[in-house]
Amino acid sequence: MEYFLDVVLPIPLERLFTYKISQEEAAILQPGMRVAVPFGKSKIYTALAYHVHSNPPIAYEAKEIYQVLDEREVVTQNQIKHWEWIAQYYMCTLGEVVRSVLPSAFLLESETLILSNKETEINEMELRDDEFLVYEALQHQTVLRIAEISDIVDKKNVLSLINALVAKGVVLQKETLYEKYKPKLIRYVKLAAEFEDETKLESLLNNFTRAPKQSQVVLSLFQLQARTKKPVPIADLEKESKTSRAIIKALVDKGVLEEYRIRTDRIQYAEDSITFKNIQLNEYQEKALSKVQQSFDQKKPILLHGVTSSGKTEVYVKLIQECLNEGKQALYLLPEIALTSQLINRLRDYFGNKVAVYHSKYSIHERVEVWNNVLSNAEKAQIVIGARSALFLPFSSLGLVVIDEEHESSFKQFDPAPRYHARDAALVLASSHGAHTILGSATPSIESMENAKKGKYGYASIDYRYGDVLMPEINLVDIKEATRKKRMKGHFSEKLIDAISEKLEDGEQIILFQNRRGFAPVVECTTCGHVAQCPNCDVSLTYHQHRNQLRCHYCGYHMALQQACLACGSATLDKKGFGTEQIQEELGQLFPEAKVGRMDLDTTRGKFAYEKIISAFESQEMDILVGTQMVTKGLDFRNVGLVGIMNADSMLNFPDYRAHEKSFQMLTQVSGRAGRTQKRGKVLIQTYNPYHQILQQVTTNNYDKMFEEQYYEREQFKYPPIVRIIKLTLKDKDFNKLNEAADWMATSLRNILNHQILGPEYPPIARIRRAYLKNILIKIPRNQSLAKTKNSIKRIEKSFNAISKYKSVRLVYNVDHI
DNA sequence: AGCACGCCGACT
DNA sequence: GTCGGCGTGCTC
Repeated sequence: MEYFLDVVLPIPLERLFTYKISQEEAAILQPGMRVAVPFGKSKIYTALAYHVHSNPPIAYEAKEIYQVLDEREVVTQNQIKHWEWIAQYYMCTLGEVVRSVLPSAFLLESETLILSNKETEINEMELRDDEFLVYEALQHQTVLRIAEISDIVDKKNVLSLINALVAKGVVLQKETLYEKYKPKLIRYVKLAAEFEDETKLESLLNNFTRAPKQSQVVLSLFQLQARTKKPVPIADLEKESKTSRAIIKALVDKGVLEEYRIRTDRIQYAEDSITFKNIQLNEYQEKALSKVQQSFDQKKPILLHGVTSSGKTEVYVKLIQECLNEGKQALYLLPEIALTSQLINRLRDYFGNKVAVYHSKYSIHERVEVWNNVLSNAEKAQIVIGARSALFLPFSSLGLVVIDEEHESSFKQFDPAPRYHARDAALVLASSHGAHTILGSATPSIESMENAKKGKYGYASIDYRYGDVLMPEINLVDIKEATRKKRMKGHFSEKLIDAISEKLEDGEQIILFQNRRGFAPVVECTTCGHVAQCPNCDVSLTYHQHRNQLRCHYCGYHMALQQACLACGSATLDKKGFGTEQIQEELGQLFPEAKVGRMDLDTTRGKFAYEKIISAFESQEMDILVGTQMVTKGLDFRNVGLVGIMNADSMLNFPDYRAHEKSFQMLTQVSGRAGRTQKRGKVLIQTYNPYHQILQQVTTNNYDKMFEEQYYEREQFKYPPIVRIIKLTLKDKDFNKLNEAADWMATSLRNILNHQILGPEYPPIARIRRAYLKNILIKIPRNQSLAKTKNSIKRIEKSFNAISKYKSVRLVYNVDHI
């Protein structure tokens, strides 16, 4: 009997691929294990075993797999089901899901190595110059990697060169798989067994008279062993004995010491912090908690609507405790993990080492370790706190999912497929595990609130801040008026300046919020009005002071700032607009004594950059923190007396149906940073339009009114949650071809679907990375089948692809596009 | 996604 | 005349 294996390859292809396997392999292979398979001409890929069977493929001869990579599954059946749901719902392939959710260290790839061919006689005269260079290099080195050959001949494309060398018999090619994940090993030493004998030890110590350093090392080793009763790492011994590695190595070489290695976890926490604090809820939290539990009893998700600083986290902690008591795993999802070290520390206070963290700033090795810990249901991964990708971990018995700040749009993945919404995908995941779900926010999304109002979710609210702290006092500053009366200094109104001085005098801290990084800090020529444009995208280049560069936010293109205008040559360049950098600079002039920090994408690049800024602000090394959206998110600073919003209008006027909802959320969230202790905090919002209804709703903290108005508007104009939206983006380098293709597509959709189709329309940025873009929006009424619509769209895509001139046009689907 | 095959412009 | 650009098709 022949055996075959269907596998998922981590590439954007719809179908599974079938390989031949031996009977032994068939016996051990389980779905969810990884296998290495040859694919295409020469490459070896990592694929996920999906199904073992005995039906030979009809149309082709199956290749044999290269190797089984795992002894047991690394992906559970439950995960595969969930991923299939994601692929189906978000209109991408299972391979794309696998590619983006498996830690990249799990996806081995082969590398082509070039060896010299000893079999053939080489006539050096027959080699061309670059061929000779490679030939010569192989006389000294046994193997060369493709990149090394690239370096040697100084060309980027060396494939044809290698093929020529292979044809001439000069070199051989070999594919090697390499394991990307390497366990971290710590080197330890112990005394060689031979010296456990007292007399031998004595004679050894006596022989050290001429080697005082070595003697010191051995004595230090005894001391360390006596003190810790644990294996002694070489690093510790080196420190304790105040000697060098060389001395220890000499002893190892002599056979006095023995070196050994132990595998360790990369992620370790100080063990002594486990206090398992017990938690006391106030009456409002208690009330909310009992509502949550009622909802859980009815197997319904619950929306917890608690004002900023109301103590939602304590409620979560209670629920997590209950979940752990039942022996189940808990998942705590956050929109952006990197800025939540504060929360992680708080959870560690309650749960100690049971808390694992998973997010994109972790290295690939660390991610594999968390993955394996979750897979084995290890003690140290009972609670996983993470960004959206954490919901793809191999949970075996999930009991609770917490989705904190559920309104955050960063839960929706934008660019590479799968373009999933982590909140919605988490709800599906939870229900497949029979787990409870709690969604928390101070400003719930319209969708979730609608679900709560319709009874699909339970609803609980906390309307008072923890510790009876007052809600901040929010005031609007009319900067149109202030500008007219010349009461502005740069971007600061007099009122804001006064408030800042007052708080500085009181020794309180200030947060200034400037929406959108690099809000048009363009460099404009004052003579001819020329603004430098990105050569690849339809945007102006923005100016970045710290590197004195002009940069494109879409493709990463950058150039040094020119001294003279590129169009007319005059030197009258003016830096316009204002981003966080400029606010920081103006503050320097207005308040020369104040220490000002900045938090935005540029200042938070490195792994610990956030933590540094946050802890510097926390320990009051800074007086004023200027930041973008990041400062709105869940930071809990005790001493902030004032929050200033530099300009609320750029958000409100954003051309998007969610602009008002988002503005309300952002302003409410950032206001919530003010006054988290007894003193009432103050918030100043600078705006050209103080009568805007959203600003009124923010100042009066009137969520209900905001919801009502926004919901009404969505009903009027047919936007989510009244309808579902699929955004279809077409991309092509040829402008005319794109337009024609987009029209064809829109017409077909209109003819076949019974739904409202908008567009095609150019997006605000109509060209990115040299490709022109056009969007078509498909609105699907709630009561109609999404699956059927998707099938129809897929059929239309098939006919589209059959038109040869549209072959180069790329289609991107974005389901539930935000 | 990669990678090979195949057809047209700028250079040794 | 070739080298190498990327459009097109295929991968078990």
